[in-house]
Parts: sequence; structure tokens; C-alpha cells
Amino acid sequence: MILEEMYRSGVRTPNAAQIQQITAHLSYYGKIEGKNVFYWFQNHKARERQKLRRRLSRHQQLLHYQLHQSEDAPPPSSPILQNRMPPHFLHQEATSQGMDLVGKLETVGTEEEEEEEEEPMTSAMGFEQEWLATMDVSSPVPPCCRPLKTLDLFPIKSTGLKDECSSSKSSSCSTSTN
Amino acid sequence: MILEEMYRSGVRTPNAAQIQQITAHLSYYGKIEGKNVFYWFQNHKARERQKLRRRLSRHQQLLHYQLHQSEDAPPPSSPILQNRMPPHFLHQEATSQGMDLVGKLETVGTEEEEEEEEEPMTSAMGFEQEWLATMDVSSPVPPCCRPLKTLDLFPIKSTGLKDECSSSKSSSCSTSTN
DNA sequence: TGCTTATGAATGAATG
DNA sequence: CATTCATTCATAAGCA
Repeated sequence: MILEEMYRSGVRTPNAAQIQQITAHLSYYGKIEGKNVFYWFQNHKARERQKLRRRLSRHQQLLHYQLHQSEDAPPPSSPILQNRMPPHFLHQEATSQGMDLVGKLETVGTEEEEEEEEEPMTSAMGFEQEWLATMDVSSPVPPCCRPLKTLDLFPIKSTGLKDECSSSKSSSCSTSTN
Repeated sequence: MILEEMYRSGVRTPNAAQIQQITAHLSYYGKIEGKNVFYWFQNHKARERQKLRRRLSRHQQLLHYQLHQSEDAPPPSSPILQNRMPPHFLHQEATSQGMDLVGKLETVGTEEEEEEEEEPMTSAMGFEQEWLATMDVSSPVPPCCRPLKTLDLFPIKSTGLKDECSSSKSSSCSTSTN
């Protein structure tokens, strides 16, 4: 769990030297290469951010929903996080020149940031997957009436498939509802 | 089931928006989150591909075997050689009415050879670092005796580790299982 | 009841 | 850094 320790300490994208050291340490427990460490940090950071993002988006969604739910309905006090900071706020040090052992603009608990490692991750990027988001689409809707308007979920097959079916994927025209 | 319908319709990797809608619809039948839908598609696609791949490999193996039966020494290995083919083998599977570009049956590695294809960059490490290379720091000393002087770089604790650095289960030393 | 299968979840390894 | 794929884990379901 060394890696997580380091991660919690603020290490996000270790540079070559750091990776070397980490790898050296970890090699005690078994065969390990630098790329393993590298990948670990990559994945961990990405997934951490993902989770965070989903929290944010969920909250935002809730807020949005509540805002649009009723004009007069007072928001149940959820003013937490409205992080819409400038798009140029995250910028890690592209693993080249920056040492993030001490972190920087993040709440890097240099000592011991147990919970709440709020990272001002990106927010202006295109659309990634907010799926992992626990967008409880089920909760906002009262069980007595479902706002589902029978979306045409079947014929949707638009730009989701761009890599694998790149050859000549199914035509997304009028999918004739299979 | 709805998801299978969609899958058959050609949906493979729905994007965020699609997942949202699907989740919304499915939420009518019970509690469901976006990640569930995401995982479903991931798994379904993967296993579909897996089945396909297995079938193909089996067939090709049979053919290969039969062809080389009289020519070369018949491989006494069990016919359940299974997968271990080039990572990029087949890409799509047949959808009912979608496109089934099963093509790409490239040089079906008749003899998959173990090659150390590594380190594709080594150029300006502006993007991918060069540790993807097999820089093995664990080499200087046998992994069974700790040569590392326990660098005080960070608080390393040898608690249970079974996934992070054990991508290779070949932990020669006592893998300090917890 | 013990085993095999099916499946959701998670993670390592890439690739773009 | 985002996205995808392959593998693996854990567990529930099905069956002999």
C-alpha cells in the first residue's frame, strides 16, 4: 500500500527519478518495473478524479434538478461546492518539470489529509464519462409518478462508437427500432 | 432485456449521455447507477468478444493442427491452448443487424512468439515517459535479500499488497501477505 | 453440497 | 490525461 501512501502524500505524477525510487522500494516485494508504477499512478489519479468528478456532477445535477423542479421550492441548503473555477486551474506539471511531491494547488495533505482530498480537477474539458457518477436518477423522481418520457433510447447509437466500429459502424440513421 | 436490445442494436460503448438516458430508463425498474450500465456494456462487449475469439482460435488451431499434422511434429499440447494471441486480434463481433466487420483477421499468429516489444518511444519524453521501457531497477540485487537500505523516502509499510505491484505473481520472496 | 457458470466490479495495460 | 480493452476477483445462480 506504499503507493497509496505516497498518493495521499501528494504524489500524483512522479517523474522518472521518483518512479525509479519507488520501483526500487517496491522491488523488494517482488518483480516490478518502472512502468508498473507509472501506470499505477496514472490509473489511480484518473480514477480518483473520476470518482470526484462524479460526486461533483451528481451534486450539480441534484442542484440543477432542484432548481428546475419548482420555481418557488427553496433549495434544501446544498450550497456546497460550486467549483466552477477557471478552466486553467488544474494543470498538473506534465510529468516533466514539476515536482509534485509537495503538491501545489491541491490540498495536498503534506502531513496527513485523511478525508476530503478535494481536487480542483478539470471541468472545462469536453465530455468524458460521468457515468460512474452515481447520478441517482431514481431518487429525484417520486415513486408515484415517473417522469420518464419514454426516451428513444434504442435508436441512440450516435457518436458513442468511434473507435472500434470505425470501419463502417452501424448507420445511425433511423434505426428502425431494431 | 433493454440493454441486450440496445447491444444488439449496435450500442457498444455508450457515452455519458447515452448512459444517462439508459440509466434513467432502467431506474424505473429499480435502483441503478450509471456505472452499472457502464460496467454492463463493458463486460458484455468483452465477453462477447471473448467467446468469439475463443471460437475462432479454436477453429484456426484445429485447422492449423490438421494442416501440420503430417508435416511437422504435432504439438502435443492440449487443444485448450486458449487465448494468448496478439492483443489486437479481432475487434468487433457481429451484431444482429448492425455491422459485423469481423474482418481484420490479420496474420492470425500461427505461432505466437514471445517477443519483447517494448519501449516504443525513447524520443523526447514529452508525453510518455521512457520507463515504459524495461528499466529494471530490481536487477542490482537478488529480490530475495533486501539490498535496499530502506530509503527513508516515505513511510513504506509492508502491509498486504496483492494487486498494486503484483501484476506478476512471481514474487520470489515472501510476498508479505498482509 | 460441491462445483461450474454467469456477471458485476475493479484494476493493469495500453492507446490516442 | 481520457478512453478502451483484457484479466482477474468475488459472488450469486444453476445444476448434477
